[in-house]
Amino acid sequence: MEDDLTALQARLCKVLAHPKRLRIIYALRRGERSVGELAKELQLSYANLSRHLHILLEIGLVEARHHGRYSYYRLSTPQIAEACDLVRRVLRDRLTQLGQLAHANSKNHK
Amino acid sequence: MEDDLTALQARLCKVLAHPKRLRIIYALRRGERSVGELAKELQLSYANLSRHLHILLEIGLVEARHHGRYSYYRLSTPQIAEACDLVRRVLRDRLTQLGQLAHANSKNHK
DNA sequence: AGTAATATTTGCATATTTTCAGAAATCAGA
DNA sequence: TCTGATTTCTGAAAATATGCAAATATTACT
Repeated sequence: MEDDLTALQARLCKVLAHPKRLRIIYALRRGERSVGELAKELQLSYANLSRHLHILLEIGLVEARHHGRYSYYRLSTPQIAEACDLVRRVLRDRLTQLGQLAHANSKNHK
Repeated sequence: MEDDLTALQARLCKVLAHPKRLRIIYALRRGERSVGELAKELQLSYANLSRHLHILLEIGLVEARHHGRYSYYRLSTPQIAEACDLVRRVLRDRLTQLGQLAHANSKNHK
């Protein structure tokens, strides 16, 4: 039971473990988009983007709405994006720390 | 620059995207452990566990301390574990909702 | 209606990555 | 040197990512 949850969590992380999909998520955060709009915004081919959207859809991270020949996608679980932000903040801090270290070192070595 | 961050975030998610590694993280959350202790606790082979610990080490999620012939590992970034919890909570909620739906359906169909 | 044009998805082939088991290599201590 | 703890290597199976072409689906045009 608890193991199922862990397996599911791992699957979700795997879905998040791709730069393009992360960019898709962050883009959708600013509102619903059609595939074409996303393709232009993120500079991805339709085929590739469509595949990634399907993967996000499968795990339930996004939802789709079809209207005419357009498909619109939106985030279904904003909380996951918040978790992403948490991670992102940690990484950003870590990077700036490293940057400051490098800066300090370059001063010492000059 | 922002893209580097996204790439890094994806790499981190990839590291988290494995049930065994998640279980390792949750175990270490309860305190530092030697490889042997972890192996017993999580029922993993030394070789496999060592590999996963190395992966976690590489990305900086855990830190190691060597004493005699033992290696002790501990979480280096508790905040990441918190992000994991956030995700986990969302999934747990989703699962119980599905469970209740299934339950309601079975009532309707009987 | 029939045809062209547009938006999106899917099939196929290929290259790359990940996981894991078992064997071998290290390394520290008795 | 012998033993126990841990790590690394090797090779094979499975999963992923992606480009291109083809298939769908829906609207627009004549």
